[in-house]
Amino acid sequence: ENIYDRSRMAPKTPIKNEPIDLSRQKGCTPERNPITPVKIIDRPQPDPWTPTTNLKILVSAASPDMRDREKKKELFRPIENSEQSDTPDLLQYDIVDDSTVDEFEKQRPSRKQKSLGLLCQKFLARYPNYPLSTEKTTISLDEVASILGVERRRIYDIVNVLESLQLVSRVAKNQYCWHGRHNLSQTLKMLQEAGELQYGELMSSQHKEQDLEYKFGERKKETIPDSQDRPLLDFSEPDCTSASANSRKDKSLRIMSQKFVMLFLVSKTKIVTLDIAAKILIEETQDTVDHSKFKTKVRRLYDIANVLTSLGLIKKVHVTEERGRKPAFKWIGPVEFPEKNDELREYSPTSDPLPETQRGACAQYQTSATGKQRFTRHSSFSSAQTCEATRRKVNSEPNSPHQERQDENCLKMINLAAVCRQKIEEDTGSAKNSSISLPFSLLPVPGDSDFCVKPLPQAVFPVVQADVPSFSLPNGISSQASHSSTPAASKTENGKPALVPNQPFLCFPSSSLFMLCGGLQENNVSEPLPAAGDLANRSAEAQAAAPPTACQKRSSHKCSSPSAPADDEEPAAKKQTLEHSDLPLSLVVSKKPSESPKAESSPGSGCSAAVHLETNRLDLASPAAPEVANKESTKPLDCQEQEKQSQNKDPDEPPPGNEHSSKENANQPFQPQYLYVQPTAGLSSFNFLFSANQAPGAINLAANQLPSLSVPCVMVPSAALASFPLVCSPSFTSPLSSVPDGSFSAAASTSFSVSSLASPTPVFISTTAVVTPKVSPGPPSVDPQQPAHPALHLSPVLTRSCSAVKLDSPVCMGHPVTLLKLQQPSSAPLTPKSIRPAHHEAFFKTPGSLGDPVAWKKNEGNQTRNASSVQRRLEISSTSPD
DNA sequence: CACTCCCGCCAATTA
DNA sequence: TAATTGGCGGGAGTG
Repeated sequence: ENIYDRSRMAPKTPIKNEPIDLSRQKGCTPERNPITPVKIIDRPQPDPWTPTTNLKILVSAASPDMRDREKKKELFRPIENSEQSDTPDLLQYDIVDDSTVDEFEKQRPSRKQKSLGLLCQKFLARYPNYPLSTEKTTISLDEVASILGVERRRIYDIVNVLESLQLVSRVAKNQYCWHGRHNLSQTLKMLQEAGELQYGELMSSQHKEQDLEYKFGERKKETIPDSQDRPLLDFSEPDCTSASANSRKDKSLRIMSQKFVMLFLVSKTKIVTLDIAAKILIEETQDTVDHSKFKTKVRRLYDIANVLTSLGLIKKVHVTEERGRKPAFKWIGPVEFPEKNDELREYSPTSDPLPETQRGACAQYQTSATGKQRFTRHSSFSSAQTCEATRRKVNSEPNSPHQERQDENCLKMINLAAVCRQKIEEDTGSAKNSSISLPFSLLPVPGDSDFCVKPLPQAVFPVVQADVPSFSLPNGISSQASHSSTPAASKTENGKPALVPNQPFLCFPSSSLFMLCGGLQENNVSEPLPAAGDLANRSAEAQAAAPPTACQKRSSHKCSSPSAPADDEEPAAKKQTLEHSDLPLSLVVSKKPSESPKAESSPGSGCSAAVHLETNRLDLASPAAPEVANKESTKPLDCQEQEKQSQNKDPDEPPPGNEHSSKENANQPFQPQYLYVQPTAGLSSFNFLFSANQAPGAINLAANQLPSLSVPCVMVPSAALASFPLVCSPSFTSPLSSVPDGSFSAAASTSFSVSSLASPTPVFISTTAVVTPKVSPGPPSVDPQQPAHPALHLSPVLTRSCSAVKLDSPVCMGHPVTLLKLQQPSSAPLTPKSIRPAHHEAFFKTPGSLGDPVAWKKNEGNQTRNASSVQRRLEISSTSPD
């Protein structure tokens, strides 16, 4: 009978409840209990099979749990079996064994058996948490669905959430690529940063007050009406190839999932109640808060929560507050990203050198990040932050899912780029070749009213494709990267980023994120700012020239602080960068191009950023990039110099010499170049600028080397930027050489003061001198001048200090900054629209950043709702400045 | 009854 | 047009 039951699930017979060993799952995995913690009431014991037992059980009430478990087991088992086969690596703990799986599975009863959480566990059990970088695991939706015995629809639910965390990426129809948790920490970090921007304020306030999630939640609700961000960070896949793939709107689930995670990351308590989350999310999405919508959101959140629970990132808890007890979820995943990196490393010792694997690469960088605590910066961040970012598409575009995606992609790319850069840097700096960096081509600044920048004809995200992988390699690898790299990146590949020589300013449309990198190398280059127009032109040229280098993956370390110590390896560097927040960079972005839209970048060190957000392959580089690029979002600017850089040579460092090289490079002055990535999709909040500087001739570092240099990158909350048109002048003082950082920092500081930015006024940032209307505040501690910490409040994402960045240029705008826009290889054209500032503004409201929340909101209303939703939510006023 | 959240219709997007 | 994705909400299972 028992048997029968089991198979069947008869409700009554509880066969045995398995012991659910859940408790211990192997490694990583989280508990299996998805959601509801079911307790096994009756008997925890495992062996139930005795008749007696059964009876007892039955009698006792036949707790459903037991049944469920059994049933589940059944279900799972089969699945498991099949599943297991896949995982090759499993090595680590993470994976589940059969046995484990089974047990996990067992938990719930009927309905529960089918729960998404369980399903997700099964799903996860099939793949190693940390797959070898080299190998790529592809997931066939159909296959999985059949194996797991569920409908595809369910798989989508799981995959979408996983995708939001970059555990998987879509490769093609029905095909997803399993990345495992390698990038998880990085992803979480990004989400945290993004979350801080968006919700940071809330958090802070909470902190002040106290905390409680619940409060937190409330606040959020209230304060943040909506937030919407689009795809915060989306990593989904960059996919290169088909942008199409991406396209779907990644609306809700993905975004919702990211936001949800962000809430946890931002929350002090790490506990978020469903209702709060739902409200926040709703707001984002819609203004009206329907009850029905609320319900729907909650449903979705349950779905997400189930998956996250399966991932072991959260667990269900109840928050008892004043009002009573509410269901909530607590974050039990890693809080510090860096750490994660470590993990990665752990499992992949060599981390660095991964050869090529694409994704591996990604993961790797993470590693590079190495866990250091680094991220402290967050705090700084937070202060700065403000949030919001919202960006919406604004305008007319009704939907353009594509764009969104692209945007997202862009973001992703950006992220990736950063990572890549770092890596690259590490690698060698050789980056140039790798071009990874360059995924972006420079944008010439058009002068357009809309933007400052224009997309280059070819843009480029360079290389994405192959490149990405390269990132992985820390060491000498870079070269590899380059190889692989992509052709796509046309110019860049050359290794030279195109830099725009003279352009002094950069204007960015508000994009969500900017990463700024201060390249530094060549300073010589610093050219005084040419007229804008000139600059633009040049820039264009530069672009052409511009090589890929920029991106070196890792190069960044150095970037951030030029002289600084980038020393260590990447990790350190990264940390620094991040932490420091100091970015040496200057840059800024502004939305309104109208006026002076010109972006330029000075030559800088080439930072190249390789971006790729996703874990996946890096798509960034390649195709993916383009996609993103297309959208407007990214425009890379490069400095002309890059070429030089490429040329350069720095003797010192061989390509491989990652860090070092960069440092070395540092010696030379550089002008900074930046890449601007549009905010588009994903990250609403952030904008990235990459600096690609390369000094044009004078300096020259070997291209390779330079690239390696990492340029400091800065992430600026888009919000901050968004509103403002910013102009950056990368001028650096060459003198800086010694203290490049300082210069940058100054700039950085300016830029960062996001809050300050709030005002729509455009900001100028010059490396040396910044002219910003308001600037300062943001970073508390930062002195602009201080070399050490530039304190960009922005989160410097990947930035690294550049080793030496020196800019020749005189202070003010003199130095040209180049903007880079990412484009797709394909040359995705940017739409003019995208370009438009106005829209941007609308999109981005970064109200929070602005300072007045209220105003912010108003804006929302006024502006468009477009932005609104997203933006709104972040009511966060800029706290930091205070 | 409230909380969860499965199920699957069906629209949006792709291929 | 067919297929793939995925939003969405009814309504059922659980406690």
